[in-house]
Amino acid sequence: MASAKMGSMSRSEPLRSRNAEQKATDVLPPPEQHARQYAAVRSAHETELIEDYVELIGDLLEHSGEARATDVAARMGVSQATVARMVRRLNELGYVSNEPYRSLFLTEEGRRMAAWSRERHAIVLQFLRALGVDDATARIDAEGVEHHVSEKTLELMQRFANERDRGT
Amino acid sequence: MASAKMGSMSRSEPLRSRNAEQKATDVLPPPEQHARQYAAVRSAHETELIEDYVELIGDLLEHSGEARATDVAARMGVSQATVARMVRRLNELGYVSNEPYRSLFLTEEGRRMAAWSRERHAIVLQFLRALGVDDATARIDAEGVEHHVSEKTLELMQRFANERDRGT
DNA sequence: CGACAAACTTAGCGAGTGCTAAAAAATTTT
DNA sequence: AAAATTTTTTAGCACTCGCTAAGTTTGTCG
Repeated sequence: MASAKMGSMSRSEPLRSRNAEQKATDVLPPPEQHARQYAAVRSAHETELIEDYVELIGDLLEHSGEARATDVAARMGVSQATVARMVRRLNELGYVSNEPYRSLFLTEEGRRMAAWSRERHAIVLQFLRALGVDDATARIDAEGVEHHVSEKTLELMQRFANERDRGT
Repeated sequence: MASAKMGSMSRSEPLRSRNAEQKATDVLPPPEQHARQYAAVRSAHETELIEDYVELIGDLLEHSGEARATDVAARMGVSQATVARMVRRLNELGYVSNEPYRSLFLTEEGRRMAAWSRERHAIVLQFLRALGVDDATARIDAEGVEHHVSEKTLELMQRFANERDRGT
């Protein structure tokens, strides 16, 4: 069932290699490269939730002028207690500045993160729709995908969406 | 910074709406829809690790005939103790059948999951490469992305990869 | 202004995933 | 076969993220 044994091989041979490369999962990567892939996913997971909270707080601030813990809880679909603990953590990490019983705000650092998350999110969403995915599905998928695309991929997605939008 | 205010708007108007839709994140979804999006991500997270383990065990079985806990640990980049506990859990969930101190095997259900994960993984990987992402990056991104794409998106990705491959 | 409702915080539980260290079983070497 | 090595398991710790329940603080309304 296994066939070729070609590690990475950059784009050069035009014809046969294309088809051969298709079944790329036929060969397992060397163990420690494999491990690095999973490590990357785990590491992405750690920041994922944080980014989601920061992004959401930023969105709320921008759209309604303030970000109350209640709203965050409602939109994240979690309890207020969970939000409270998370906010404390975001504060410790230097992303959120807040006073007890008051609206949440983002620090400089938090705003940077929010802006970047927001941009990334928008690109992925645009891209998915350009690909032909319906709005509702695109929104859900974007939420999950955005944290796992590298900048390289993101740039290609953006290019694709732009080309597609102006009808190339 | 904010501009238009148009909720979802299905695909109909051809020109202006396209550009207007670009800033789709300008409007927040209604709270409970928003919550559902995050819930979807959380729920994906729960199965993610499980799928990764099952997929990996399936790959090892296929490529080397057996799946030792040591190999799984090495490839996941995790301690053997972690694998042992995870295997017990996979067993309880009915995906893995194993006898103490012996190689791991997949149940019928486990094989189904592995096959599906494998296929999905392959599609995403192909797709990313068709998009122009280099091999190493594509592998990493695929690992993270595969768990978050709906079937609809997956199908569109596959179509795209196929078209691109035969030069459309 | 007092009372009620809403928002926020704190305390404590449960599940999941990572780790190290140490014991037990299996395998390989001598 | 005994010893050494490897593999697997178990035990116990840390951390994160859900939750509920119970208290505080704030804000509003009669």
